[in-house]
Amino acid sequence: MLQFLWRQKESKIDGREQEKEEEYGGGGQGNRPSLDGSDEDSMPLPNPMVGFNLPGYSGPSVTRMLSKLDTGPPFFYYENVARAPKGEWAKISRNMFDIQPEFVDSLHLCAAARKRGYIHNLPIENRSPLLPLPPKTIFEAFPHYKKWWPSWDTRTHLNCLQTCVASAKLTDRIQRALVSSSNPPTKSVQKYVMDECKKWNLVWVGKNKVAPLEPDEMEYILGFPRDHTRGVGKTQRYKSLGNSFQVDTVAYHLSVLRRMFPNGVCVLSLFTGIGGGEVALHKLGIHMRVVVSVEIGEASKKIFKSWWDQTQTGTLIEITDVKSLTNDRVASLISQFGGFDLVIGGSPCNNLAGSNQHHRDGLEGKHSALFYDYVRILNFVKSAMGGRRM
DNA sequence: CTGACCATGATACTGCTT
DNA sequence: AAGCAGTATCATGGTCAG
Repeated sequence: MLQFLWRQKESKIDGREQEKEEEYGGGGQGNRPSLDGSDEDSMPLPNPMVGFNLPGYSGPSVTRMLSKLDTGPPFFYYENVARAPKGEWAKISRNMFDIQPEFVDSLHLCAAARKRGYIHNLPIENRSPLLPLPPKTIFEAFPHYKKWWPSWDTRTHLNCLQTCVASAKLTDRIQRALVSSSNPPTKSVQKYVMDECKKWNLVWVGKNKVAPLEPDEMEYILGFPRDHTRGVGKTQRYKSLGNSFQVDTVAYHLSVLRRMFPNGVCVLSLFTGIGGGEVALHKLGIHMRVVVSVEIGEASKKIFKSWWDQTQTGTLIEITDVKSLTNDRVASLISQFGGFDLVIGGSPCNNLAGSNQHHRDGLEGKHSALFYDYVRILNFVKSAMGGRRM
């Protein structure tokens, strides 16, 4: 069985020294519950949520060893929301060779929070970030908002960019509350306004006037090229951006591929969305010889195809439904292209995400259960490529 | 207790065709 | 005017971790 052990050496985070030593899964069985069995499947989220390491800090803060069985080919990179219901990440990990997820909050790399878990078998040494580094605070990203930003709004980072934005009625209510209040507003008005601003990620765009981010501002924060999602309806833009990767974060993890694949990569991209992974590879200067992209959303497909045609020269194969990517079809793609170097994607989070009030039924939920297709396909690719070496 | 969160479903609206 | 389809807008709260 695979073991793995990673150790947090002393690392400098936010200027202060941390000394921690942690062991996960020592003893050869991944994540065991505690001995009395009461603590089933607990997988605590790290605080601060900095993953195995971050750009700008010297040396890896964590070393890990993967079993030979779990190293590529292919490399794979899986993503989902960090704050899934209890036990779900343990379940995900069990289905992915018991590899420990790397939990990262993208607020350490950009101006908005994005707490995500990544399970991958990439090396974690010698990563390099995309340059230039993205703006790290709200004011660095949007200096012009300083003008209207009240001193009692102490936010430096936005919360997670989601798929829905605040209504005009809500921002009106906030404006009315502020206009009819003293200056500065009373504590209770301040609290009301701040609660809504944090909940809806509002920014100050005028006197007493807050508004949600525009889609192009989200593109900017998330590391996409300007107008990447332009050409579909505004709601669709919000939706697809809310569902996407933070490009700099993913690129940092994928950066180790550059030296390993100087002639480019052949990618199997599951749940491609608007192509966050591909944009990351492109920005890293990693040529994509082939991308087999699986994506069901019409708007996302349109956005991704348009970006591909503008920027790429490799082969793009588009598949709509992951269910139609049968093992036979994967086998034929593998023989056609000589195997995949990277399998990448984040499966639907709908039934895991905290913001889903209605159907947060975990991995077995209607949409999130597609995770098991990711597992099926990954396992098939692994076995079909077994024995192959780069 | 506080506060964050890759959302969903009902309804209103818009543009278009008969 | 009525029907249709696609899109936009709005209100809605529970689970989780700290």
